Amino acid sequence: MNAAAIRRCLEGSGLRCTPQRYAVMAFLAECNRHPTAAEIFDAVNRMDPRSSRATTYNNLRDLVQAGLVREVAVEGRAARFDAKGMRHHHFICDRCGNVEDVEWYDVPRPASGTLGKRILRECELIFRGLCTKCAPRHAWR
Amino acid sequence: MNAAAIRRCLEGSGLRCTPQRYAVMAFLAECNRHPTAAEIFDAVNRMDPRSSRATTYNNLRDLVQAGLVREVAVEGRAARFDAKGMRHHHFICDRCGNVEDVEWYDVPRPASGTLGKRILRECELIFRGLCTKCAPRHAWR
DNA sequence: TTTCACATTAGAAATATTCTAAGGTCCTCA
DNA sequence: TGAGGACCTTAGAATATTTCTAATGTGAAA
Ligand SMILES: [Mn+2]
Ligand SMILES: [Mn+2]
Ligand SMILES: [Zn+2]
Ligand SMILES: [Zn+2]
Repeated sequence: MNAAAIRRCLEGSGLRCTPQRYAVMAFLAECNRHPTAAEIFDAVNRMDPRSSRATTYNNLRDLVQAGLVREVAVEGRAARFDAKGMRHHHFICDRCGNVEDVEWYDVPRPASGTLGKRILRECELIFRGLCTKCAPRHAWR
Repeated sequence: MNAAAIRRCLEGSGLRCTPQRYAVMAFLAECNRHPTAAEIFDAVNRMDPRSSRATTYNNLRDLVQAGLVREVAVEGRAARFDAKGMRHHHFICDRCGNVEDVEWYDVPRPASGTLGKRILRECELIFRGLCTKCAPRHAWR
């Protein structure tokens, strides 16, 4: 995603393209991992202009609300973020907490009626187990 | 679940049935909501004997490790817990963060090969949207 | 009985996130 | 041009959640 595309997707969501907000979005768009807010804060501050912690969190909140960024909660660990590129599922490692992308496939929705008056926005599928790095260590013990 | 059953399931998992641990498990087993650690701590301390915060967290950790309790991470909110009774999925409200049970149905696993050397333990399906209480407020605005 | 792994405790510490209050930027409309 | 106002950023304080520490207790096995 190039600079113009990032600017477009921010403004298309009604968000001003400030240097700080741009930097968060640009970092997430090029980042293939799932960084925490602290990692994003650090990365952004290696560039100019710098951004405060509050602004980093504010911008992450705004980007998530706008649907441009996804937040992944991991039990007992800081939240992780990714720019919503292609649809995909997530694999979360029981041992190291790493979040990895898994190729997307369609998930069957619940039978009509089971959700009652609730309004369904999305079905999220999360795989859990041991990642490639942690699986071998498991075999030893 | 009666007292004997709780004792059995703790000891069957190699955990001593201490009064504090029993109280956490008993509370979760009878609780149909998804309480936070703080709520569990409060509930347990309304009974005797009392339990410290550290012990409540330690016991929750042990129960999760033993597979008797499930922890649900909710973005931006404290973790929630439930005793794993019947298999079920979860609905998490975007607005109030409430976690609700949804009748279980089978989830298709990823095609063999997509997970590589990873070891898959479970597939978790999470529904997101607005709960029954929050859906109407949404219509107003 | 002694022993030892397992548990508990109060409070401190660490971690993660949000809030506050002050000021900056940039668009709009006279 | 410039006053007004919506939106944004900032440093650091405050809050919320979870884990750690170090001392002490408990109970089953030897
Ligand atoms: Mn991802
Ligand atoms: Mn549940
Ligand atoms: Zn791992
Ligand atoms: Zn709700």
